Amino acid sequence: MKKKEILKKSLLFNGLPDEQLDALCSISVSKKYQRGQAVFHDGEPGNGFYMVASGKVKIFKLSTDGKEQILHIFGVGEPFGEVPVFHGTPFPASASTLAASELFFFPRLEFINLLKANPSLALSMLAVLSMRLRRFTTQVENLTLKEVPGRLASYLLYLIEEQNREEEVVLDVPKGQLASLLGTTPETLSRIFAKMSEEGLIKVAGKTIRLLDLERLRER
Amino acid sequence: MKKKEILKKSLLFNGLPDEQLDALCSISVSKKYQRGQAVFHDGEPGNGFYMVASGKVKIFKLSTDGKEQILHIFGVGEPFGEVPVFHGTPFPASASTLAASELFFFPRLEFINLLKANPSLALSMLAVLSMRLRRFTTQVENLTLKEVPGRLASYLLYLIEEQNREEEVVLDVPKGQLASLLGTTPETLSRIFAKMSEEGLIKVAGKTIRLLDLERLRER
DNA sequence: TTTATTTTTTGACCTAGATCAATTGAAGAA
DNA sequence: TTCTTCAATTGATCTAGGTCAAAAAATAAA
Repeated sequence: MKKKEILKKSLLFNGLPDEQLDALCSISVSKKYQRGQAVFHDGEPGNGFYMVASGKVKIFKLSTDGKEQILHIFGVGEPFGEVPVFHGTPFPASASTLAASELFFFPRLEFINLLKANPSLALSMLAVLSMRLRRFTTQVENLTLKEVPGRLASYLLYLIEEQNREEEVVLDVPKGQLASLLGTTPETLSRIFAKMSEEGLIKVAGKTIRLLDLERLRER
Repeated sequence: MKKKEILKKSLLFNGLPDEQLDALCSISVSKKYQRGQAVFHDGEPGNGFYMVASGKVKIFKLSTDGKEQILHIFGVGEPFGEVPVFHGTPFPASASTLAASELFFFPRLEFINLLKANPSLALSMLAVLSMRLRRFTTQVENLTLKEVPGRLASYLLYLIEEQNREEEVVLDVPKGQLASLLGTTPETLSRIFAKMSEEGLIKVAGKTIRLLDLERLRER
């Protein structure tokens, strides 16, 4: 697909006038990444942000003893890595691809110039960051106020929404990564999948999960 | 202190030209709150954001069974409650005062008009939201990759930085609230204070805490 | 000061879930 | 197909920290 098409479809740039899209096209650079490749590292300075053109990217924190917490997984059309652009500080987390991916890179200065000239672009960016804040809010809520089964339940319900499905979702990450996203271990997650299956809440078949009882999932 | 002075000192509005400060003054409204009063509730629609003029405000989530997780505590000059302004969705969390407070309220439409006319204001707001994202990042990191003693240690180190002290900090919240901020219970927090004292890491005297061994605190 | 109310601390106990270790299963390479 | 390798499951055990209950401090009110 053409670059302009992708930008146009993204939540961030959707609705912008044609000439602004062209400007965005011309300042951004496409980069290709293999599966599992690092995009940037926690603590590195950043001089621009990225948008997923194809593939999937995880943003994560590593503890000193090597444990990983995934903060978010970004798919096509989603921008990431903006913090250094607007706040000037280094990347607060690391990013690497979960699949072979193409990313668009928007250099800081050029983008800020566009922003200055186009208030509506600034407002879109504010909207994107606000949505991000909201997500963090619910992530903290899930991590601290719910136990693991509840977190899994909300993730499955989130997927069903995101994938516009009625009762079946397809995991977008290997189960090990899902554990890291939910703040638990693969072992625990596996047990919980088993228990929820026994209880008739879900039916697991590889990466496909059928949600049998939305009602009870919701009250987790 | 005069309103304009407070706005001028805030990180968000600091550095703006005089006439913009005047405009901000004229669109914002001052509201007074008693200690413990609710400012807004999780899920409510919002038609503007706030800035602390005096006092202190906590942003928090409540679980269905009444447990509280504090997301952040805002002091003088800090804006909060912006998500609905830029993303249009309801407040993602609740806010109430931790002390008698005065808040400035900035109505959505008027503020957005100012933004549109002043790119630098938009950039400041982007910087503020980016900083907020960074904070959430470290909060998730602390909650999931560190255990409670480690979280307390980073909070104390954060305070010593914030308060520009060498070795003594003053807790800005009652201990019960601190527990909720660190994602634990008052009982556990109390035990950890005791243990860290025994170990010679800190010396607790009411709300004043002397950090005896920054080195070892850091490696928690 | 004395009393009442809230906050903090301490003790005893319990559970969610992490860790360690071993097995099974699945997916890609030869 | 058969190896090889990595991911997922299952079992057994351990522990951080939550819960419940009571005592002790600290604050506020009278």
